[in-house]
Amino acid sequence: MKNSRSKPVGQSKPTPACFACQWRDRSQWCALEPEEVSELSEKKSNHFYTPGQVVFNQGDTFSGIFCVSEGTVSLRRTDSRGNTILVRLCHAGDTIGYRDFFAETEFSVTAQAVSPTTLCFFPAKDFQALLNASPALGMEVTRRLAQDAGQAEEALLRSSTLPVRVRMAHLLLALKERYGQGLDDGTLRLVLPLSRQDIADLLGTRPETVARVIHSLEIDGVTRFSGRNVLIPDLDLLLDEVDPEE
Amino acid sequence: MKNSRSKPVGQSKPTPACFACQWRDRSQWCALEPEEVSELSEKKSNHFYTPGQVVFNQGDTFSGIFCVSEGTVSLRRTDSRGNTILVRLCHAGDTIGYRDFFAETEFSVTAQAVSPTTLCFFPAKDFQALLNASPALGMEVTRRLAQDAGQAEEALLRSSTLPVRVRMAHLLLALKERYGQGLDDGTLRLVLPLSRQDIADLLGTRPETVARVIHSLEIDGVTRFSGRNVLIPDLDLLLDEVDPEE
DNA sequence: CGGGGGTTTGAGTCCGTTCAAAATACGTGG
DNA sequence: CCACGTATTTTGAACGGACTCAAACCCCCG
Repeated sequence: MKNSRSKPVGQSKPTPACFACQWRDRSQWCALEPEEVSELSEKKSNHFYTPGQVVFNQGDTFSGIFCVSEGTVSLRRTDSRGNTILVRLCHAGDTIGYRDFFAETEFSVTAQAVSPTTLCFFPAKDFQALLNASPALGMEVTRRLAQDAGQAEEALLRSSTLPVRVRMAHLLLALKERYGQGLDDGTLRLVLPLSRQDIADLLGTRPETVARVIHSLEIDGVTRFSGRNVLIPDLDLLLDEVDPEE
Repeated sequence: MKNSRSKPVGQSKPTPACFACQWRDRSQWCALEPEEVSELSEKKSNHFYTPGQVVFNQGDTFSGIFCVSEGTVSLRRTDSRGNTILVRLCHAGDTIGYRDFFAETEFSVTAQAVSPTTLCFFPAKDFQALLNASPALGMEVTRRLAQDAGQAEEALLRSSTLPVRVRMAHLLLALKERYGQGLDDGTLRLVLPLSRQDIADLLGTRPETVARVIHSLEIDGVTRFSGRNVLIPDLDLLLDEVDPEE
């Protein structure tokens, strides 16, 4: 699994400038001054990945950080027994790898494109330089790190106390933010970027159980699945799954 | 549960100087220059807590960070349904609360003394000032934050894939670092700082299950429990629980 | 039209939970 | 120091959610 490429895999692409990136003000780069943004732009490279393609593997030596420019990337963690969980989904605007940068470890997860994806790669040493130059960036990154840690704890709490069905409801509510769209008649529609196996990994369960839970949600009229399309006729029903009215 | 005391509860104590603290070089404060350490010393206050006493509650407004000077503190997180997990145990040298400082939230956990405990309290604004003055401190804190986040993910992976017995073995191995002592005949002895209920919370299970798991470990000769005393005749047996030889 | 992957369904099992009761440890006041 | 009441821990029996293994199904693509 060791790998010390200094350049990412994935097909290279022409490089649009960072200042034109529509996601910049949502990312940690919002802390940068204009001239620092062009510094960023110069040092990064763009790369394209097809669904399923691996960006880097858990255990690879750390090379730099990645920004999602387009698409979705999954972060998976595997233990010595081969158990695996899907730690997180990263969407346009998210940055991958700064945790490992600071922890000074190899990559602690495997990153894999879920949909056709474009990433910006920023080498570790250039990131370090930028960090030295901009305390504001450091602060911003630290803030995000702190939030991530908090979210990881929440996930732990959920997964160790809530049944799969409720966790599924949580997941749908989270995905709705990114992949949902309201329909005319008030029903909500979302197109999942995930396979059932992915969902199972994310919920800490098996595909069979996911299928059964979906079935049970259908029976109760909370959702209507067909493949990766989900219809949610009444959002309140889904919210009740998460927080049953007392 | 709201609470906006600016001073911690817990009986005040005379204040030993930070430069004399034997834990300083293990903590993030190792990044500070001598004159900054005395700054630290001036601004902090000491407080004593009896077992079970709450240092702060989840949801209290953030007031500052705490260093464990002596004893053990548990960090618990509770969800809206009243489920609770023990997120972490903090020992002498550990710092509590910097995650919430950066995430700019209220306290995200409840901190409670597990044994008789002395804490140093450092108000948020003074920490901020110190942080502004010392980039090295910022870097060090960020590093620890990144490591914490990684550990939270590992915990998640373990708790969602490994059976309680293996998680128990993990816990014992972790506690041995702090609470273990080798005996003449090579057996290892540890005195747990935890009740069965605490262990259950930490493993994400129930006290009854903990009792049964302990029983099963006894039967297999891996451990010998009597109350909070544990004897481990052969460490290898415990290691095999975690990583069964292939 | 015939694979082949992912998905669903089914049946049986196991681990951990729940509820309840018994046993043990613990602290307090006599 | 002992007796008592309370809290914690252990044990037991029954239940249940999720897992495993296996087969059927479906859909997409060649």
